[in-house]
Amino acid sequence: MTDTTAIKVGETSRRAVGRDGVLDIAARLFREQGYGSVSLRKIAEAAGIKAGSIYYHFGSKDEIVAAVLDAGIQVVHESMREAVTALPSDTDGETILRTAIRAHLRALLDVSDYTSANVRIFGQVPQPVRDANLPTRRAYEAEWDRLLSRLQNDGALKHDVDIRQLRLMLIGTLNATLDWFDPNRGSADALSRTYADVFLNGILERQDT
Amino acid sequence: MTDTTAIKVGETSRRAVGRDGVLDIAARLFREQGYGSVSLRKIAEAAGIKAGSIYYHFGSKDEIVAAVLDAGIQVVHESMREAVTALPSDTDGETILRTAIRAHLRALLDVSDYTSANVRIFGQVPQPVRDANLPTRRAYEAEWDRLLSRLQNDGALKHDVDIRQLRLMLIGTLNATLDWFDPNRGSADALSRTYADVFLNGILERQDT
DNA sequence: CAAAGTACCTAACATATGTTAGTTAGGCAG
DNA sequence: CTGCCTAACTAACATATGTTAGGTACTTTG
Repeated sequence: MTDTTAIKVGETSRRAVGRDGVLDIAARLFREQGYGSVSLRKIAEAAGIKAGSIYYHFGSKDEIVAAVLDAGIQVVHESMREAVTALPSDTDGETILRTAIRAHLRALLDVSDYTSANVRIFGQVPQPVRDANLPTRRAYEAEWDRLLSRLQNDGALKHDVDIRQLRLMLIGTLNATLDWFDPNRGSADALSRTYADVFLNGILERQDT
Repeated sequence: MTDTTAIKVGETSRRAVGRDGVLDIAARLFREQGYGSVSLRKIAEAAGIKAGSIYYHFGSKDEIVAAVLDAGIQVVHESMREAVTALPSDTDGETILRTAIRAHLRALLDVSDYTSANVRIFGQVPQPVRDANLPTRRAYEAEWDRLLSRLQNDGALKHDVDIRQLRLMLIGTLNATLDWFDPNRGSADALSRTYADVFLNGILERQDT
């Protein structure tokens, strides 16, 4: 539980939102409206506090954004790693890749405002903030590269595909979903199956059927 | 040629940039820095004029952005349509799709600041501006849907792939390239080949080889 | 050559924004 | 009860930004 101490002001009793509360709201607003449209006053209003109060928890707006960005990658990174680790050790390559794709898409579309906010606003934040997020990103990318390389060495993937290129294409495709996905029209799981089908087998009609 | 009338101010003679010149520079800045970071004063400075002068050509900042967005789609739309139309009438489905992919990627990465600016900033602009760009977008999307449907009806593509879904996935994948592509590390054409290979045949090692 | 038009400039205004300084109030350890 | 910590609040400042009004200079047209 977050340590939310109750505070009485005047007659009504307010609940302290605290650092985590502010961060949650910031992540949601960033995901919904992008970086530039979300001012500290908007975040404060949504959190039920005043703009200046944010500076009790954070040193600057950039610090908030940086925290959101880092958390966003960490969530999807752990989701993906745990989903793959939880598989039986004799799982075939195709299933492993499908599992990783599904985990990434779930974090992005279902689970985390932080992950979706990261994907949405990374290209909009000032460069110092972007740079600060890079190490965390690289760690997640390395996780994918290890996974894909393992599958390729095991003979599951074609040997002539470039791992880095494939990873960029994969994550790029998954993340692009955020621009159009409507939870009322489909589920992350169904979509991840479609994606995996295309990536694994292609869309070309085969002669050998 | 653009109708650039020469203007003498003081001793040095300046070249009038005009509406098109301002638009070109705006597109480039939007592509490089995103929507929020590009002020009218930045555009003006890059164009060699003063901020207020922009209002001789445009009624508002939104009008500039809207013009950039529309032009961006129109360029890639015409590129793609013409590239496909230029093919011999007996061209096979695979080649047609490869051609369309290459045309889109060229417009995005090589040719047009307008197209890349559109992809980059569409998610950042105020909603009225986004809405104004929607008809142009829908026309381009319809072009893709027609193309893909034709290929599917001709038996080139699997019958169980949803055209809308495939189009979203395809364009999403291509556009995501903008986030990481480095022209010094690869060409749009080479990349379009890689993309097409994956989309057409998948990455799974086949048993029948 | 005068008039009209084009493409700019200067200066200012209102607003929004990130940020800071100083203040207030409840909870709790001594 | 006192004093400290936490978590807020109020008010203000400097800056950046979109925008407007009125003026200037060069070009083209009648």
